[in-house]
Amino acid sequence: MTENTAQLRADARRNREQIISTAREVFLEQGTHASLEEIARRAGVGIATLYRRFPDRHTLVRQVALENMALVRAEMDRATAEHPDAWGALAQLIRRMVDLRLGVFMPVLAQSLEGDLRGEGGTLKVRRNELLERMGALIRAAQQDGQLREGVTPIDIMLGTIKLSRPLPVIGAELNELLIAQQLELFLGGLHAVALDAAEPLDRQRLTLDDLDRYLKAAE
Amino acid sequence: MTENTAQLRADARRNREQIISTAREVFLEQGTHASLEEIARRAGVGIATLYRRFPDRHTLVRQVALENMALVRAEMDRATAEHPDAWGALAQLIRRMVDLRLGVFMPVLAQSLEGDLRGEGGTLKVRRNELLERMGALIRAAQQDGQLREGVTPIDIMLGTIKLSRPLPVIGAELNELLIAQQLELFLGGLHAVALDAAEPLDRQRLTLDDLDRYLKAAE
DNA sequence: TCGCAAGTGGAGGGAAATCCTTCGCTTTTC
DNA sequence: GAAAAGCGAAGGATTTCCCTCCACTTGCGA
Repeated sequence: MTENTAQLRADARRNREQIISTAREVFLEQGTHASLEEIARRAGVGIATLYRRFPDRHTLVRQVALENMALVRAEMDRATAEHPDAWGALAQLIRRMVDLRLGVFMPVLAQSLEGDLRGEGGTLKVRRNELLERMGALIRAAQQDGQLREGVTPIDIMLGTIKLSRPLPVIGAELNELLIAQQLELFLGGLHAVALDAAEPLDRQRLTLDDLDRYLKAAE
Repeated sequence: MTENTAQLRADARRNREQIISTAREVFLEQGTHASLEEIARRAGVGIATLYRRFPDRHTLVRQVALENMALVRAEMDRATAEHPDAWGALAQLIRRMVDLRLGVFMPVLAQSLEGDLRGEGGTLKVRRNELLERMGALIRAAQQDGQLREGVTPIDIMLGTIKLSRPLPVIGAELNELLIAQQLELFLGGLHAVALDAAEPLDRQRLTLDDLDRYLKAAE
């Protein structure tokens, strides 16, 4: 991002992206203390390749965080462009953020990313605050339209989104997808100020015990 | 539980309970692969004490799971006794289950607890199915009363509850409590078929960025 | 097509975490 | 107050993880 990633060889850039994308998932599952060797393994890359591109763990975390923020910013632009109403934009943004797996965002939110803030001009903190501020504006607008419940803050949304997208262990990817989809709808429904149609079923696939067992088997 | 825990010496029984209770939390945070030494440490107990009582990891997981099931069963009794209406009972049950930290329940749900099912007569599986069946009855009753949205299954509730109660890393216990409280209300609100009062704010403390930073500092 | 700079994967040493046992000391209980 | 029951800490074996070094491979400009 801030690096001269442009002048990398094609395969190198491909690997770099693969590592970041894998790291996003692993960090989401296990936190930023996850094993770097596992990240390399799952990215289909040698451990040396990871270290060459990201000299230490902190650098990797930071890059993932920066990329995440850029993605969120882009989704904000898209959402506000495509939806004239604030609630519509916010809802789409939340959906997209869940898709993006923003796990590493949490340390950023919490300012616990060492080495930033002090030194480096605090790029991450500045961008974090910009993001939260923009989301705050969206929230206020949606509330003035009477479309969003009162008492909701950007932190609520960010933490809620992260928690939502964090997969449960053991139960495999597909089942997690379904669960996330369901809880996302509940989350949005709970945030939306407009009364629910009481009789309306949740719009998603039903989960049964059989599903659970089947997915479990497929996952491992 | 199935053991002769009654004839343990008083201090031994105290330690045993302390271990199980700590294990419940640690398993919730880190999964059932968590370090046994950390569990002993956080339980304020020597590592040997843990091994004496639970010869291997699987035994410990199993005991925690059994105790969890017993607790859930008790809460079911209480909830149905205290609430004549099915929805009221279900809502209370969910609240209590979140308090109980049912993390280890997940492997049980998923039948991935080795050593049970095959051999041992499948105690865990039988009890699991009883529990899910009872919850299914509660769900059907609440739906017939028009109080619970259609399309909800016991698995939804169990997995949702587990996911809800699972703390996010980095942000400390207190902040997690607040987040859990908020999302619990959203979850229940989403499940409840009765139309929300649109203007009603979420009934909980607002989270601001300052809160986050403050709690973060306090947590470590 | 060829040559070389850029890139790669894996072996492996060292440090740390984890598992699990052994053993001398402490606490409960009768 | 003594015996039985329980305790924690030390430590050896094993695994995991971090990170570097180096011989091989690959993309790409000439």
